[in-house]
Amino acid sequence: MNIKEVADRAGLPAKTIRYYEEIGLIRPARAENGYRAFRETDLHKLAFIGRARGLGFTIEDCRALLALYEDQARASADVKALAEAHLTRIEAKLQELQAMKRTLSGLVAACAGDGRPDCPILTGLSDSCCA
Amino acid sequence: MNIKEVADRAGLPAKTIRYYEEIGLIRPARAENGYRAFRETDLHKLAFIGRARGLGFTIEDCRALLALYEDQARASADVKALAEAHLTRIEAKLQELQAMKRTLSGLVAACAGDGRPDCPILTGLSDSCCA
DNA sequence: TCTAGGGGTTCCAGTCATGGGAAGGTCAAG
DNA sequence: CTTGACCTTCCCATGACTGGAACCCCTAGA
Repeated sequence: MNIKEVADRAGLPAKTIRYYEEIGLIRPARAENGYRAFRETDLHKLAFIGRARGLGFTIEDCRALLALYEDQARASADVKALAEAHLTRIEAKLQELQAMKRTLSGLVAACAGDGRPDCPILTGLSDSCCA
Repeated sequence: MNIKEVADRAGLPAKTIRYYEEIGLIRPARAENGYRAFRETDLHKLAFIGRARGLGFTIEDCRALLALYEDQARASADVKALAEAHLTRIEAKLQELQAMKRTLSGLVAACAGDGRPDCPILTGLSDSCCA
């Protein structure tokens, strides 16, 4: 398989796949003409990485998850720990975004949004009101 | 005021303040010794930017907001439009994170997290289950 | 046989909003 | 006079790509 086919089937840009090789996430073989020669296992790994990235795992998380995936003697506790740590990060980010949303929608609701210059959004940003 | 005092009072790292000057968000005067000489208005602007950043506005948003803030003839509609666009981005990000959280907590809940290798998290990432 | 096109390859630079650290100038206190 | 806390500029690194240039390879059609 050439890179384009893998890209289409894994749902990742070819550029991203080259990058993943560069940082050692995958090691596709090479054909005689220098083209990358992907096997099914490479495709499988890339799809795995793609899904992990889709769940917000970092590249380093993906590296660790792949290593666990390939380690037949893994303990599921190790995987779970990784996932729970990530879940905690997601929840923190959610809290942060929800706080932003609350503050910002309060300001937006207070703003007339007409042709006049008076604007609670700007005064809100100007005074120290937003924790 | 030197940069350290402004940094402390605005709640921003000195490095960040230098960067804001570099990209033209602020233009502090200079003392004879080459030190930046901040005025109250600079501090005020920096605090404004800091709060806007805290609400997740990009630097370019901040530039636009500052321009509106300083434009006495602005229309509050322009400010509101900026804020609403940002609110939409926040909501999209919230949706995305919530979807991640749902999928991931489902996987985590299904995982025993013991010493055995069987792990629904890994099989979940391996099969195409996670939209 | 030539040529066009659609692959592929490497390498370099840019993104966003900083952060880290080096090398050196300035200033107030002891 | 020295110490230590400031200040300055400059360059490099982050994460996870993305874009583009310059070049090679392969197949199909005129």
